[in-house]
Amino acid sequence: MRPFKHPPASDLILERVLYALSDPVRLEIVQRLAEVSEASCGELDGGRPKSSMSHHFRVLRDAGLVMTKSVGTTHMNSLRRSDLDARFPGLLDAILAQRS
Amino acid sequence: MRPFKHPPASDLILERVLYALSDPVRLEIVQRLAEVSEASCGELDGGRPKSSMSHHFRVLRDAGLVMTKSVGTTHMNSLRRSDLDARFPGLLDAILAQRS
DNA sequence: TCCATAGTTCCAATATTATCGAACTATTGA
DNA sequence: TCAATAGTTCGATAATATTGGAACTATGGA
Repeated sequence: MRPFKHPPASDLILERVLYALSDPVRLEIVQRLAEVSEASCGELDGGRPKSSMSHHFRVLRDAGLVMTKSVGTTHMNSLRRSDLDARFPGLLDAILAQRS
Repeated sequence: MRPFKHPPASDLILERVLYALSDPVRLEIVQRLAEVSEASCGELDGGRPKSSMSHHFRVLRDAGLVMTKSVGTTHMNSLRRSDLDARFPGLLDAILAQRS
């Protein structure tokens, strides 16, 4: 599988980031990734169809929130925390402080 | 004109707030309101049709970001900064720190 | 080589949103 | 009371998003 395209930190757009996080499914993915620091797609679906999850991961990747790399037959996702903290200081902290 | 419905601070929903801010027009409104602290709708349209602006103000109000009160024939809008800071500490600061 | 697993891509259906003109409402001032 | 101003509401249209099934791709293991 060809590697995914991840925008460089300097290209991150605030509106895009906020939009990506405005969906409950995606926000939960990000919250989980903040805890475990790395997880496969399968570990993060809530019994949801794979195609739906694939869509959400793509939105998160395109917004620059999540980094995905191939590891064997799975895709490992991680939060681009340092990039985000550098570009939008305090944003992720404020969002993750939210207890759902 | 009947007063607007504003959600209490305790009812604010993170996803809703993020969604409201993910639109460029609305984000700009919020950024401007952070500077001037109070402004009428007309002062904040960028030559955009009134009906469009009215829509955006409603989204901002419903999300709990903006407070609107009638003053004579105009509607004065202000950022619900203290409510937002109490509910989502640091969020608004992080977003407003962004220079567009 | 064959099969299972993990995700992606494609597609169509449904739903949500943005935009803006037109009609409407409320308030002020003449 | 009438006109002007400030916004809202309504309605239609176009754009964009979400969802999920089906087919496809890539990798690892038997």
